[in-house]
Amino acid sequence: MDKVEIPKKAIYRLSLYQRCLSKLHENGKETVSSSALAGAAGVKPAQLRKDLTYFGQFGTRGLGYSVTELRDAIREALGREQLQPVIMVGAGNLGVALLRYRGFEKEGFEVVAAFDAVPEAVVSRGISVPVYGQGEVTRFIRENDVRLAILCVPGGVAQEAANELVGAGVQGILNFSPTLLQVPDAVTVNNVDLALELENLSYFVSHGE
Amino acid sequence: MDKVEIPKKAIYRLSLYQRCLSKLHENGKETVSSSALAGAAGVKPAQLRKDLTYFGQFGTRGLGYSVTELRDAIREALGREQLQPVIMVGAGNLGVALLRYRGFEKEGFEVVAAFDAVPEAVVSRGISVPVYGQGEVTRFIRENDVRLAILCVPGGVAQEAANELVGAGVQGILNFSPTLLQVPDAVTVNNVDLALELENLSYFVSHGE
DNA sequence: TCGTGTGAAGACGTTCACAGCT
DNA sequence: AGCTGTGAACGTCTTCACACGA
Repeated sequence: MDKVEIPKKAIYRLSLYQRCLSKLHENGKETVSSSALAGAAGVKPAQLRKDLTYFGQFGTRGLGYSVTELRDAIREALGREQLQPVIMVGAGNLGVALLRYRGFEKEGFEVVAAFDAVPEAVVSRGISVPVYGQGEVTRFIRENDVRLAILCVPGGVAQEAANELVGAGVQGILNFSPTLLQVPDAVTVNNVDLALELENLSYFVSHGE
Repeated sequence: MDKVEIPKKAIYRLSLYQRCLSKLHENGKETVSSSALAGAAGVKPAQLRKDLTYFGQFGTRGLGYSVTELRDAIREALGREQLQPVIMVGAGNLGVALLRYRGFEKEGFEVVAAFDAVPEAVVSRGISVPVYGQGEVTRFIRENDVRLAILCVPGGVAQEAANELVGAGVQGILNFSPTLLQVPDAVTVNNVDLALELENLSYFVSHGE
């Protein structure tokens, strides 16, 4: 639908910029130059400016950017204006861990429910969100208009679980299982493969001088 | 040192291929074609073949690749021939979660110890690896020749912790804190930013048709 | 004939360098 | 004068297409 395709990496960086802008705002800064913001985000100034042009013009030549304006503009561009409900599918070790880790909430997401094949085993683990049986996923997604899911089930059942999510209307899956998920084009999958990241590190450790 | 630079992404894919090869091996397959293996890994055949050429020639024209030979060749290329010791730095919710989650061990890594500012609070959490105070990190790294660390401390102290790791000789850091780590060129940092991944998904969910 | 290995072409993303606003 | 916005140049990675060996 877009005339000019926006690089996927640019979207990642936009989130990063937003985080930096929030920090600047907390520190009382009102304006910031592309080079200052880029420095904070670990990118080159030209890249930051280019990334922003994909969404519009936000700066004032000779001056820089208004911290709050740019932050809000990026928030809008990312579609993060209202709180997004997220569900956790699979509440084993990793799933429960992520539920306890509140990193998501800090950035404006609310994990509203968790699902597991054996919910009874999870309840006792001191989590604050309700835990339901796997069979209730579809109903819950439909009733609560959930579009984002975090998938933490074992690799063997990941595809099956993903099918269920997609069928119920989920449009984005954050996949922690080491499985290549097959989903329709309209659904986005972001894979976080922890073992792969470690293996990758291992290569650079062995081959660095 | 290399004449031809190997794309960082190719290294990631190599780990992926290796995982697929292990699965094929379990299923009793002895040979595999580039298109079959590429399909399993979710890439195009030409890309797989190109990736392999960075490290040598492993196939037989007209036939394909020997599953075990290719697997071993990739393992060697990745420097994964012997078990790598890894330490966990920061044993809060996320750190403990990752310790419980045995995904790393499955791929041949051994988490040998964990470190936390308040180790006493962690011991009770039913983890099998020893937990030491943060002050012992340097000694441990030196004595055990540790080169890989998983960093799960809060963002505010991440840089400080990283400095300590690097100073003691760590060469690769898997960083889960939402902080841009400043390290020497010889050290590799892989960032896993969970909130960023969710935000990224959010964009595609809002903008998909 | 089949499937690998690979130079060449193409697509994509980044960086430069400067025009143009304030 | 200062800093953004951006076309053009550059570099990197991916894909093509075909030569070559089994």
